Amino acid sequence: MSTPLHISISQRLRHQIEAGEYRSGDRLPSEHQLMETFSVSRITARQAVANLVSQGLAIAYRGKGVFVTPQKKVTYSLSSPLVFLEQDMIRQGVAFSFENLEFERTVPPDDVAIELGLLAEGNVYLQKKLLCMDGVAGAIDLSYLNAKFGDPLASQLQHQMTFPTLAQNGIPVEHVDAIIECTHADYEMSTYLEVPLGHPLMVYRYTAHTTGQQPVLHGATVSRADRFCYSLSTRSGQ
Amino acid sequence: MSTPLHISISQRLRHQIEAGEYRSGDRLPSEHQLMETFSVSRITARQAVANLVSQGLAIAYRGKGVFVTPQKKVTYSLSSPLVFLEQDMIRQGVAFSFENLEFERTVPPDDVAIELGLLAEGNVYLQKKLLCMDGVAGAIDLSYLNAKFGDPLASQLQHQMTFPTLAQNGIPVEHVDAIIECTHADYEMSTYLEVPLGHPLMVYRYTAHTTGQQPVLHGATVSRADRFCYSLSTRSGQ
DNA sequence: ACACACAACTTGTTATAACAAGTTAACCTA
DNA sequence: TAGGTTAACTTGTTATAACAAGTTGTGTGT
Repeated sequence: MSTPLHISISQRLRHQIEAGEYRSGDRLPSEHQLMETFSVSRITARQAVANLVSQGLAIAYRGKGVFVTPQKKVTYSLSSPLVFLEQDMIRQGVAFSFENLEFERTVPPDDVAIELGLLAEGNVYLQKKLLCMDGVAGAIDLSYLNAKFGDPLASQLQHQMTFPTLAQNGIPVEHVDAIIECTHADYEMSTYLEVPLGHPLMVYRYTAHTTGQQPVLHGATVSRADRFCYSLSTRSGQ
Repeated sequence: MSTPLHISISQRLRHQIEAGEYRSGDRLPSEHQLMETFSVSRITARQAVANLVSQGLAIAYRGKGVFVTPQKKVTYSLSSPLVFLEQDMIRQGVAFSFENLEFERTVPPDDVAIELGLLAEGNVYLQKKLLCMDGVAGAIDLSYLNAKFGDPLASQLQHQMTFPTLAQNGIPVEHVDAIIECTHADYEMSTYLEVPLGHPLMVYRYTAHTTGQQPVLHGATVSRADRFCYSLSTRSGQ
C-alpha cells in the first residue's frame, strides 16, 4: 500500500512550510511548476495543493496563486469576569470592526422563542453582523434580542456590539450559557468568511441572561477556526 | 457569474438530505447514477460528492458507496461542578471505551515542562489514548502527567481515564485551565479518527491543577467535530 | 509619465480515458 | 446447500485536454 502521489507532494510542501522555507504570506509554486518539479499531471499537482488548502495551510486565489496562511489566532476568554469580545481583541493588539448585514424587528423562529422564553406574541431584533479583525472577515454573529429590551436601543445597536450596548443601558449581562462546537463552512459561510467549502468553523452558541435569570439575547457567533479560539477556566465546584 | 455545476448538484443533494429524503446511514446515488441523472462527467459528479464529504454531510468508502453521516453529538459540560468525560457520555446514553496507543515515562517536551512547572529533572507519563463512543473512534487524548503523581498509579492509568484515577487516589482536580479551538485533520489524525484530510477537529487543550494551584496534568483532547461539542456557563464575575 | 490594450501566466471547471483497490452479487462446483 | 471464484459494481488515483475567469507584466500611444 503505497502513498498516493498527491499526498507525498502535499506532505513535502507541508514540511517546507513547517521548516520555515515558506512563511506566512509567501507564494507557493504554481501548478505548472509543481508539475515540472515532481513530473506529475496537473490534476495531481492540483490535488496536492487542495490537500494543503483543506488543512488550512494555504489559500488559493484564481489568477494570483497559492499563499501560505497565517497561523495566528485571537483568544476570547470565557472565564469570569466576562469580557466583551472587542475588548479581548484590543488587548491582543487586533483592530476590531464590524459591518451590519441584517437588522430587523421580527417574529423569532420557534427555537429562539423557546430559548428566550417568549410567549406567542414576542418579537425580537434579528442582527447579523460581519466581524472583522484587522480589516479581515473573521466571524459572523447572528443574534436575536428580546424586543422588550431592544426597542429603546435600536439605533445604538447598529453602531456597536450588543453586549456593551446592553451594559451601557442598565441591562447587565449576569450570566451566559453556551455551547461550543466545530462545524464545516457551507456555501454561504464560505463566501462571507472567505474560506473553502467545508473549512472548519467554530460555533459559539449563547444565551445571555440579565437580572433574575431572564434570558435577553440568544445567538451564535460563527468564526473562522484559523482566527479564533476560546479560553476558559473551570472549577471542580465542591 | 453562474453557479458551477458541481456546486448545484451538491446543493441539490444537500437539500434532499436536509428534507429527510436521505437519512443518516442511507446510501447516496453512485457516481455513475449522478452522471446519468445530471448528464455530467464523472469528475463533476465526484466533485459534487467531495463537496458533501467536505461539509461533513456524507462519508465515502471505496467499493461500497457514499453514505449520509449521522449528526448527533455528545456534549461535554465544562461548567461547575466538573464532570468526567466518561460520566457525561454515560448520561447521554453513549457507550464509552478507550484503547491505549502509547504509555511511557519520559522526559517532557519544553512546552509541557513549562506548563507543568517542572524543573530540569522532571519526568512525565506520556499517555495517548484513542477514545471511542459506541465503539467508534471519536477522539485522541494525548496527555502528560507529572511523574511525581503518576509513579504510584502507572498500572491503573492503563485501565481507566486519568481524571478519575487521580480522584480515586486522593489527588483532587480542583481547577482546569483550557483553550478550545478548531483545527483541520492532518494525515495522521485523519487515519486515527477516520475522517477526510482537512476535516474539522476540536482541540481541548487543558492543564489540570490539584490543591495549592499545583499543575498535575497537561494535555489535549482532539476530537471529531461531528461527535463532540462543549457546553459551559459563565458569570459576569461582579 | 500615465493610461490602455494585449499577451502571458495562474487558478477554476469540465470533459474523456485508463488503471487500481475494494465490495458485493452472481454463478459454478462439490 | 455451502463455499469458492469471478464478474459487476463502486470509489480512488492519475493522465491528457480544452475552455473560463482572473491577475500581472509588457508594449504602445498620447
